[in-house]
Amino acid sequence: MNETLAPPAAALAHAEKNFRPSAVEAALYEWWEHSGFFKPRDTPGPSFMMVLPPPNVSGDLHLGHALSFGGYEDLMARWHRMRGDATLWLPGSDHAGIISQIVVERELAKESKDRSGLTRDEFLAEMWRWMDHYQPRIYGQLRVLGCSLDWSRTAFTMDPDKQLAVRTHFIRLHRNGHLYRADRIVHWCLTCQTTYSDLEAQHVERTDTLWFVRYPWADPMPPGTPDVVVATTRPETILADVAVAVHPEDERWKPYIGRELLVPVAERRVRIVADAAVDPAFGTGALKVTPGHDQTDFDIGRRHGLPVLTVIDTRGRMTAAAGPLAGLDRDAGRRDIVERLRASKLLVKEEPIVHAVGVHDRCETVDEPLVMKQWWMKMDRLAARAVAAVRDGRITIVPQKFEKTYFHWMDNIRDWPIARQIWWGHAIPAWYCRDCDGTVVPGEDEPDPTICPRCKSTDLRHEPDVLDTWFSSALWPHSTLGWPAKTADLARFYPNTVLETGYDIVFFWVARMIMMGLENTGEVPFSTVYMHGMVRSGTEKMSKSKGNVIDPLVLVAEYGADALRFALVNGVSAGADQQLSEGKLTNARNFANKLWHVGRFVLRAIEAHPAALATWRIDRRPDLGIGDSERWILSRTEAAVAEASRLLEGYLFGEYVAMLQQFVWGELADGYVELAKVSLREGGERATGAVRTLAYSLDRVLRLLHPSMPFLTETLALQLWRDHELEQPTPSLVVAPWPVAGPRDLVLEDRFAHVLEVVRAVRNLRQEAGAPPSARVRVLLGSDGATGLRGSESLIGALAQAEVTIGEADAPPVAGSGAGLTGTATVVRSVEVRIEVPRDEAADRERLVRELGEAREALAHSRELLGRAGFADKAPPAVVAKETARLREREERVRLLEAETERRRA
RNA sequence: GGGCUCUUAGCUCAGUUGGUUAGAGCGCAGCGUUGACAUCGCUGAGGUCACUGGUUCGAACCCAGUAGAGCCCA
Repeated sequence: MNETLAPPAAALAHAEKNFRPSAVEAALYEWWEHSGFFKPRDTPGPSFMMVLPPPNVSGDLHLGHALSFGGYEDLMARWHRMRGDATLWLPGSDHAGIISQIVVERELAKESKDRSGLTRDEFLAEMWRWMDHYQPRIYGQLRVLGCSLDWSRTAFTMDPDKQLAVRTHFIRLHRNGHLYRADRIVHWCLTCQTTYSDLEAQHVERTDTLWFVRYPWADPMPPGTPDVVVATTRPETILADVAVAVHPEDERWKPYIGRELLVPVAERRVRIVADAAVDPAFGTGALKVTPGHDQTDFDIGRRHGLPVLTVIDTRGRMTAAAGPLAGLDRDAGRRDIVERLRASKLLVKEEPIVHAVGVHDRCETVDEPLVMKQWWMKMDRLAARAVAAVRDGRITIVPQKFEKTYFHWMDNIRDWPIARQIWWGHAIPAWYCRDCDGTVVPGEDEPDPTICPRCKSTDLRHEPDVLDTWFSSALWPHSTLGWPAKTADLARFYPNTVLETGYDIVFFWVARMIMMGLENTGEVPFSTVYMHGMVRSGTEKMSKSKGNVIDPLVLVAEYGADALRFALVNGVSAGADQQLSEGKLTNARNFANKLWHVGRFVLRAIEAHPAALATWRIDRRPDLGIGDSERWILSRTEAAVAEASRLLEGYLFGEYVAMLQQFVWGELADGYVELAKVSLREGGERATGAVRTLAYSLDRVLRLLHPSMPFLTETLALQLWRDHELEQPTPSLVVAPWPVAGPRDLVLEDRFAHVLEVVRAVRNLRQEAGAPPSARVRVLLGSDGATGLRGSESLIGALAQAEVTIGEADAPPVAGSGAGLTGTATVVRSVEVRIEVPRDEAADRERLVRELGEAREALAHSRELLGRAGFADKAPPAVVAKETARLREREERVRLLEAETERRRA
């Protein structure tokens, strides 16, 4: 930490009437970063480690990133740092194979370049050139959001050491029998020219045509034999049919299992097979089996030992095996075969069908399932261990409901195709011998092989495919710390503490990190997973293709980073989707400004009473020489400290933020600041106490809010602390100690709540009577309950602009106050509040009758509850005592209201 | 088809161990600007917590079912 750096003058000098984020944000961030505040402290003790979910290097940050990084992760990082944990929040970015390659190819097209015109090495050089362009942009955006990342440890998934990690990981997985290479059906993207996994396949509803095609019997059949009619949406694949399947229990077809049919157009004999995967209710209950072009059919084919025929190639053209259709593209092939079927009278009927079609989530091209030799990861053993880690509590998922999603997917997990037929990505450490057809995977410390260990041939071919991006990001919690090397960081920060991310990548990323973390290190990668919801625009998820994305940087410019961060988290519960509205952002900005004005008030109070802090330290809680108002806000401040810590520990970030807004605005600003004005006016010891209380409360609040609103709080803290010493000196709020809750005075808090209720009642009565706000009125508080308010008369008076007297119990309050001067009254708890204003008899009576009605209803409620059989026996004593006290108060309130009403009648 | 979740004020949403007269922001109504603040203050109106039944002394909260909405996986 370099403590010689002075805080930025821009923040110290910022004194505008309204807080202007753009005046301080950049300067503060630069100061924080260059002072080394974001690096983990070296002192021993608990650590907090979290990786930044690496954003795709080829795209700008969107609002979801702002929520994730600026909303939750920085909040956690800053809070833990202030708590004194050695905090490491590790930044990085993801090479994002397919999507980056698409983006860069698009950029190259602008320069009239084309991947096919470049060698692989030349193209990769272009990719790196673009990475150098995109990366700083992303990292700059993270700084704008205020993210307190340790930039000295920045990681990129394609860094040389990450490539070593991936290679080592592959080799070990292979050695341990988790990898295999086999012909399997895969999702193939005709646009991207690569395979993709089930997770990258999205299903979209579409209206297509369902064709019903008759498959003639291959042999003469007895009269009465039904026609076999097959329903299909892909007639062009008929040419690759190798069987027709029926459900084994389907009575219609049971007698014909094993008989043979002729595939239309191809004229090939195929057998009827029985398979439970067939849905007897779909179409006629007879399914064409095309293992070369359909996942379900592929599985059926394997169960029955059927061959695989392929009639469509990787470019979507009909192959030579398609006979008369060869050379057509798949759509033309479809039209062509439909015509042929129609001509040969085998097309029975066609009807529209709405069904789900698989598309590639990166480009929305319709899936073309193909059979290819691929590298696969066996998931069963890996998944079982990952499930156990959550079941036995080594990993906690917040909110817990996502455990179910996780278990459900893990229990039904399928093998993962890990290779992608693109150029940008991690090389697969596998070689194939052209002579003996063997596969060579070197040992983890061995160089790339040059000789086939089996036949000694030197004619080896390196696997041209690269690994799926998620294969490398699955290693992120340990690869960023140096694994497979045994580094000090790995020892200190692994397992990570928290993994924060959106629930939409629980399978893509979280589940795989858990599996791979356990596999590579024997330990879970992190102990807690916190999942946030999606930021939606209306009910829709924001996406570039829908054109409804909002640029967070535009919002930062408009509202400030603090307000954006605050708005994104305020009142949102874990895992819940939200709509970010302009209203929420405005509210957050207004709140920031509110705190700014409280800060200004405190700073001016300090200026006006320089002696108050001359021998005092701001972060020391005042105790002697202070009034009840001060004791009250101090007690409430301690409550906020305790509550903030509790909520943060429980990952209740939305409530934490909302609670502080309530406290700062509702109690500190609207409550105590008004009370402090009274104390300050009194001068002397009271004023000194008020200044110290203001300073202390502000100091606490700035610390509590710093995790969510770093720029504003730091600006105020620098100004508050300037020229003053702290008990625990700190150069910045970033590394200032998190407050520890002090003692509270609950009796006083309750009395103050009562005082504020009376104030509200007086204000209400005044307003109802039409008394001008500037006019002082006389107020009389009567009945037994009012004795508890003795000593607070001047306080109530100051807040309600009134002369307050506490009267004798049950004395007719306005008697003797002068001819014509009667009052208007109400009852708060068990205190009669009477205000001396020209009254409106009718309105008064109407209100009293209404209040009496409400009071009687509440009383009846209490009586019913306490009179209920079993309540006194079974409810906890504390609840019974509370209800009893409430009953007393309600009885008294009804009595007083009745008396007042009676008086009016007279 | 399988699984998960939601339904609370006009709108957007909180409400973690079941215990007041169910809260917030925005919006709405009325009043109010020379001293922290109009990016504001004060006051108020507004909800049978989707519906039905059950458990319980007590249910927005737990259980079952119904209706509607959504998400994920196939």
